[in-house]
Amino acid sequence: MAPDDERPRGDTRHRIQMVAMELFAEQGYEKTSLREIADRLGVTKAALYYHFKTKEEIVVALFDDFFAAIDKIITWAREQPRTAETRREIIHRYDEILAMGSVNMFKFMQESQHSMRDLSVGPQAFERFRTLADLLTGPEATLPQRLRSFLALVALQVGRFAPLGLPTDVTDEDRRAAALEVALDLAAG
Amino acid sequence: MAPDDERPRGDTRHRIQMVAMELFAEQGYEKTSLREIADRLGVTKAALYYHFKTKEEIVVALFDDFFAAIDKIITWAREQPRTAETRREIIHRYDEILAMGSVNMFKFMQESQHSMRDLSVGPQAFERFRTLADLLTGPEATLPQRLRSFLALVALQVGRFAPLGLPTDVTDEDRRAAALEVALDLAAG
Amino acid sequence: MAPDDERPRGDTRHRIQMVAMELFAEQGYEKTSLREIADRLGVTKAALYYHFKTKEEIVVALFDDFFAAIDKIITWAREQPRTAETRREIIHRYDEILAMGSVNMFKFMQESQHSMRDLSVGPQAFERFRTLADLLTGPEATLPQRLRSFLALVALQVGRFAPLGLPTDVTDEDRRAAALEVALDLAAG
Amino acid sequence: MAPDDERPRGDTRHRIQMVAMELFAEQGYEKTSLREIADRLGVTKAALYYHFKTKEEIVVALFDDFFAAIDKIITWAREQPRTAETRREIIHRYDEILAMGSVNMFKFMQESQHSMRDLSVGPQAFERFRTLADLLTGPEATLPQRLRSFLALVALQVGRFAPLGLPTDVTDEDRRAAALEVALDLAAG
DNA sequence: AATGAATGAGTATTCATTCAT
DNA sequence: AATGAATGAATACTCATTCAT
Repeated sequence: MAPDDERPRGDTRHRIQMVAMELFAEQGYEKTSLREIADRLGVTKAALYYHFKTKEEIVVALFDDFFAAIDKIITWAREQPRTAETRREIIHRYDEILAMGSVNMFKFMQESQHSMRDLSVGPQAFERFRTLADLLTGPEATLPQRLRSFLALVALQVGRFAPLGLPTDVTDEDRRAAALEVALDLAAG
Repeated sequence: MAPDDERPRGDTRHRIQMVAMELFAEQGYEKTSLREIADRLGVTKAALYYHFKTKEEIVVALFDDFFAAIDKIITWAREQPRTAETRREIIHRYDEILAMGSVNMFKFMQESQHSMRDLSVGPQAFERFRTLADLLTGPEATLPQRLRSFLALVALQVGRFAPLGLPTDVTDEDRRAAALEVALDLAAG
Repeated sequence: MAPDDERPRGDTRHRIQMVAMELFAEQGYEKTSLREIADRLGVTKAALYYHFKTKEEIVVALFDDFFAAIDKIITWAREQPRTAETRREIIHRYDEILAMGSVNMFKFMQESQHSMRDLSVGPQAFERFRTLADLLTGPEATLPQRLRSFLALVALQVGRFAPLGLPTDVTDEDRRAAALEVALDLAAG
Repeated sequence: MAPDDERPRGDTRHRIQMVAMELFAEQGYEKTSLREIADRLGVTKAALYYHFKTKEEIVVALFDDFFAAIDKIITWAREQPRTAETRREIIHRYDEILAMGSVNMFKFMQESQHSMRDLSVGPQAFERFRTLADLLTGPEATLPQRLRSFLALVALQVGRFAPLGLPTDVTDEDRRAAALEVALDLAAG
């Protein structure tokens, strides 16, 4: 009755997705239990099952949004001439997706690679990466060229969440800029 | 009675490590249960506990060998002049480790990144990567240069086990050669 | 369908506590497994975990009720003058707690003394005993007097469940009466 | 070869008993594993099995010595007249057993009461207590008198290892003296 | 007199999922 | 739109015990 107490109506489904994405990125898919998601939201596990048939379905929903963003780049890129300028623009747009909320998606994908393999969305995600890398080179490109394109995408991700082997005594902004520079260079070739 | 049936005596500990490494690489650390390891070896779970105090200790033992190999490169590199030639040699030696049995270690590390974070060996492994990447550049290198060195190492790994976003219609040997070429190029800079 | 077959709804939590108390008293805390409790109740182990987070929490819940009863005596005794009459009344009230369902609690505490030490409620329980014994004497009492008070409480417990070294050829009622008599005498001094 | 390194010959069996008694008293029978005993001795578990057929047999051996001491009191007491003087002497001799190494036996018996029940020596131990308490009263004693005798023995034990509900701000010697005083008094009646 | 290697049965605990309400 | 109660299968780990050497 008290409007104070009311949760914003109808967006529980969305809130589940947000919390799940955070936790999957933080701790990995396997290690994040539905109880944890439910607890952080202040609902019961059963509530999650009202909105999603399985744990995997939460991931699927998450990827639906993410794929939409990637597919927009792909569709656009397919209509462009295969110029250096186009390549640069692909890199920039990809970097923008990373800049938006999607960092967690990349983190999730990178750190839960193994779970991805068993998830129905796994192959679709990998397929998108391949397509993007192809668009950065063209079909008759040499293998090293294609590898460079792929590494360009990796560079951007790596620049966003300072993982494993990167220096840590550096600001986020610097790291991002460096990543962009290297990525553009790799995709130029 | 038949000597065929006899298990080679005394190497159970070693066989556990081998099987564990295979399974960790195949399915990830979390998803590989001790039951699975035991079953594949034809022993009971309790036998594993005779040889290793915990699941984590199996991993630690695995990394002990692996670290030794990496450290050999590091020690050697520290005594060399920081020339382009040295950098090329580092890349080659790193590639050789990959060529030997260690592919599975890299696969394990890359695909179970999240588990690594909770394992005692995690930080030590990351530290080695950082050190190696540093040796490929030198301390006064710019950030992009350092990122390139890091990507050189990534390239080699990626070339070994055709993951996610790489073309699959290509022989292992070709992919390896391409990886080496790109890595050498990235480390040259 | 037959209402006979229906388990009384909603009191599973309480039934778990009852069965657990029985078994803890019968066989000790360590030796009673959750499987046993679950089996005797006709539910699965996981059901216990729905109601209690850990095995220890079952014990804690058990002691909550028990402590409440003891604390009632303590609170009351603190408001009374330190007369022989008060002491007698304390003994009687303590004996009444034993008469009610709590015999099993005492049995549990006495026979699983070692487990108690590792349980979070252990110290709280011992503290209550000390407090009660103190109330039976007063702070300036001599050490022997305090020991007598403590033995008075022990006598009551011992009278209830004919342990170790007490004659067995005697009715429960007789043993209880004797225990009360000795306790009153010990607390008189 | 180096005599420094040699363990005292032939007394391993005895050393096992000592270590076991310590640990049983400290942590209880169930909670003390054979691994722990072996570790503390610097031998393997299998070595224990060379000297004792089962875990229980270690306990049995422990009680053999202990029973001998108690039985000596019993035999002596049976030949004495049932006077107050004899009763006092029984208490004193019992207290002496406690003073010697046997404190741990009592601790073990008191804190692992439940395990005792399942051990073959359990009933024999309880029987001895009963006999001793009887000798402190005589067969035609009233029930309260017998209970007092029993509590006399309890008092002595309680005085030795300050358990549960006894004040802790007191020296061991004081507590022992008080226990003896109370015990003598209880056995006098 | 003792070890090294192994087992079988057990323990507490966790998880994704179900379903009547 | 959600809860309360429960399940079945799994997991890492421990323990007393055995036996060939």
